[in-house]
Amino acid sequence: MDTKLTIYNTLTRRKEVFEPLHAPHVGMYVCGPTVYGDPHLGHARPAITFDLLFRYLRWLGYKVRYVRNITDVGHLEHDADDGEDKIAKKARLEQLEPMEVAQYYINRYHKAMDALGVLPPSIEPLASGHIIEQIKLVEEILANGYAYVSHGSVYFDVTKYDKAHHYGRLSGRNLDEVLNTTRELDGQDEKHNPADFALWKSAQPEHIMRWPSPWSDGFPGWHCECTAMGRKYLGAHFDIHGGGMDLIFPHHECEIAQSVASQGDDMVRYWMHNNMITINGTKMGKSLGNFITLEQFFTGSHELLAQAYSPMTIRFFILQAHYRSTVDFSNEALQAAEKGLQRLMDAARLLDKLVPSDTTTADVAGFGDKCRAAMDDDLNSPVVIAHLFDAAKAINSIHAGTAAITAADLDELKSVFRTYAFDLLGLRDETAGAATGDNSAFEGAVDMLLRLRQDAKANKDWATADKIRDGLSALGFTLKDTKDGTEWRL
RNA sequence: GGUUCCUUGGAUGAGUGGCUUAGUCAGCGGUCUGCAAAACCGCGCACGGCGGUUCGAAUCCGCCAGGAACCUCCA
Repeated sequence: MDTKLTIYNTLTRRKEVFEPLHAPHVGMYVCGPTVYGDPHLGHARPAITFDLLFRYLRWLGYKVRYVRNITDVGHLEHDADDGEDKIAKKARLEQLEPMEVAQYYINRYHKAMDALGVLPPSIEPLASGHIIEQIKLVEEILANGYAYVSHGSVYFDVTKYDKAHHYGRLSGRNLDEVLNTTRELDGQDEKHNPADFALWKSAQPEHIMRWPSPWSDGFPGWHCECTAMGRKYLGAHFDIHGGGMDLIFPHHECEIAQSVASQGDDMVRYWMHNNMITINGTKMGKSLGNFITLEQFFTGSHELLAQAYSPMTIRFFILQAHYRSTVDFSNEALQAAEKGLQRLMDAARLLDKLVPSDTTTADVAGFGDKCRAAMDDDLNSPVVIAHLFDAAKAINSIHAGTAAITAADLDELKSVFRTYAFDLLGLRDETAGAATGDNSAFEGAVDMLLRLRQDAKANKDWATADKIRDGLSALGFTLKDTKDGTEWRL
């Protein structure tokens, strides 16, 4: 199969064939969370989207360095210049060290990502650990004349930059529009122009997060960290920069400006952006107060949730939509995802029980190629999933005896199904996991109950048989009667 | 107001000129089963509106209506 991975580049607004700058190495940078609150459903989208890309690139044979940062300083509330640092505010309110706040939510984030089957990135740098690199970046921009110092702070001179380079080429804006639509904010006297953004902010002594710099004791502007850390770990030019669509402007636009102003050109070859998750048609966001945390999904403890949803249900729900489409949260959609995922996992479990025949009548031809083609088409995970369902149907038909498959075709089917479902989409069979480990006593007890039920059935004692089944169901067991006995899972 | 984008069946969600109007969930009929569940077989249901281009459009173009994101922190 000779297809090539194509990905949609926000910069050109079209799909482009992916060609690494330095094959077989691929450099990938994704904007990670600002750690001042619990991770919510919105955080799961980019994490899963770029986890899929990470897994696929590695599977294609690339040596991928995946950098996903943690923002623990410099991200301000309300507006880019006068708001309080989000983490510092939380620390002040709860009387904690800022790093204590950051660490707490980093741990929470990691726990949730792990549950979702999101692989850890190669490097997960903290903004606060790269102050020196960010100061150096600001110095370079100053030296090139694209920034100015004002009252101890340093601002990027957007007007000057725009004369030589187009400011707004990623978001499709031009500077006049930005100026006309920029809200007048208090305390902007320090800036020459409202569109200018902060590279370094001086801070008052009472500010708890501050570092020395050539200009003042203060902290770096929000946009600096990604430029500085991306360059440090991936080089002056790297392949992919990803993040949520809401970061296109101003964050990524400013990153491009910083990169061009410091080194003469953009570091990034392909810009990729995932779309938003909506709730009742509106973006789910922390600042909007309509978000549901991942833990609330896992436990079902939120008024909008009809039930708990497992991490894999969430992952599957997200992968069932293409990453550039919005996806609307609803209990109905999540319940559908839960059932669909169950169907796939049931089929995966059946794979080992299939008995090969002399001929193949099941429709499994080209399964691997179709999945590959879908992945190559800008990571079309919904289509991959549709192909997996086709395979599940074939597996069930073979199991039911209405179709047949040869040993060679079965091996191929197993291999492809597992590759895509588990290795690439990153799904996990959550029910199978519960039955492993040192649960032998527990399993033995369940099996004993089922033998009692089997005896009752043999004696046509339906009342006892159903009593056992209903009792186990109430405890969360699902029973499946087959020719060979009763299968169960929790 | 500007920028970018979206509008597909009961719910979701692919598809970008004809080839199959994917798939999942829900619904309906049947097989299997002590009854269920699961599975299998089968069925039904759609391309926001109006024009245009074309032999042919859900798919391209224009207008209209509705919606979203961004333009202030947000994945």
